[in-house]
Parts: sequence; C-alpha cells; structure tokens
Amino acid sequence: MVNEPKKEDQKEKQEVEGLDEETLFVVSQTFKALSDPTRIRILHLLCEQEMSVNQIADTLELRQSTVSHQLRFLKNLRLVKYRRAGTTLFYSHDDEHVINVLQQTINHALHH
Amino acid sequence: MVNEPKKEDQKEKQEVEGLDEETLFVVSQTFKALSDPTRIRILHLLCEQEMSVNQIADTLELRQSTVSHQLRFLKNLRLVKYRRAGTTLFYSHDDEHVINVLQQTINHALHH
DNA sequence: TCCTTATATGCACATATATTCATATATACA
DNA sequence: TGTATATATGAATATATGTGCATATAAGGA
Repeated sequence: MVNEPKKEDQKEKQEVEGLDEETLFVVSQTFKALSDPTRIRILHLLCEQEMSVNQIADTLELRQSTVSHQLRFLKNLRLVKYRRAGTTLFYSHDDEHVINVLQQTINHALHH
Repeated sequence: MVNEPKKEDQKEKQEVEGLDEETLFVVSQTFKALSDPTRIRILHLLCEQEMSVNQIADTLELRQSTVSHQLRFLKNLRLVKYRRAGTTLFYSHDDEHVINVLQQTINHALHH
C-alpha cells in the first residue's frame, strides 16, 4: 500500500519535495487566466457589476466572439458564472480569491 | 497643457474608464510570469533559499539552459536578483508582493 | 412558423512561448 | 596561457494562444 499524502500535509511537503503536479496545474492555470490583458479587463469590469456579453464587448470595444471565447475560458476555470434573462446572459465573477489577487496586483502596479 | 492624471488618481478612474494601458501591461506581465509551471517551481524554490542555476536545475530536474532562460525572464521583470560568488550565481527572489500572491494562491489551491 | 436578437462555436491564421542543442562568455586556478 | 566549471545566449522547433470570420444555436415575439 502506497503512502498517499493528504492535502493538508502537502503544505509541509512543499519545503522538501516541491509542489505536486495537480497543485502546480491549478495554480498555473489560475495565473494564466490573469495573464491576458483582455481577460484582465473583463474580470476587472465584472468586479463591480454583472454584465451581458454585448455590454462587455461594447464597453471594452471588443468583438462579441472575442468576449464569448474569453468568457468560456474563464467559465471553465469557474472564475465567472452567469444568469440568464431571456436571450441575454449576465456574467459576474465567481471566485473571490482570484478577484482579490487581481485587485491587489492592480493596486500594487498603480502605486508603484 | 494636457490634464495628466496622477497615478494616485487612477484607482478611482478605473471605475469609469477601466485600466490604463501601462498598468494593464504590468499586471498581465506579472501574471504571465506566474502562469508557467517551470517558473512557478523556480520561484517557489527561491521562496525559501537562494540557489545557484545548477542547484535549481538539479533540484527540479531541468536543463541548465531552461533554467537560465527562465531566470532571465524573471530577472527582466525584477522578480529575482542574484549575487555572484566566483563563477557561481546565487539567485533569490526580489519581489515580496509577487511571492505573497504566489504563496497565497498555492495555499488556496492546496486547501481546496 | 418566421424573424430578430443574443450568445456560442468551429475553423483558420498569425503570433507568442517553452524547450533543446550547440556554442559563447566569464571566472578561477594551475 | 590553458583548462575546467558555471552560466548565458542564439537559433530552431514544436506547441499554445488570441482573435476574427462565418455560422450555429437558442430564446422571445409577431
């Protein structure tokens, strides 16, 4: 029987062996989501209010398909969610931690 | 004379016009640095101790040139610095904010 | 059912990125 | 000066990524 480490033990394991593959993947994907200017602008918009796809496209002067593609990306990572109203989908952010990290880093950049 | 906004004013400007291009660039670059598994592993190593290029390569089982390329990337963004000892360069992290963000996100991933 | 509006999706393409190999540079030392 | 060691760099390549066009899907109203 293999000695499988529990998630709680892995913070201590980091110091010896480094990060496990799954954590590494999740973390890198999270930051990848934040590494593109378009996605940053979209998430930053959604910090303040929910918005439809077309509202986002109009506000940021982007193509509807571009916004839709990026929203799918963010949706897959559960960084945004949406609510339907007729044919319109209102998107909003869905990960407080990521929003915090984004805001933190924006403020750090602004005050430097 | 153009009414140039001061950096301190731009946090409030965000809510109306969104992010200025320079901030957007800095923020996206910062996250791009953290979006690659190899760079995450390197930075995570350097959280705890300074290390030479070869030590990093040996520890993480990476080619020397791969490590060197990534360190240059991180150096350009001032995320790492180095100290010379003979022919050996000891690298260490050089941006507390980024290290904090990384640790925060790793812990978030581990406890979820 | 037909039309309109809102959004999603597949494909193509241009660009960016990570890695590797081979080689250059730089420092220390005999 | 020559050799060994540590690191950096350039070129090549494979892969990933972001965007746009065209089109599909889906919902609501006439």
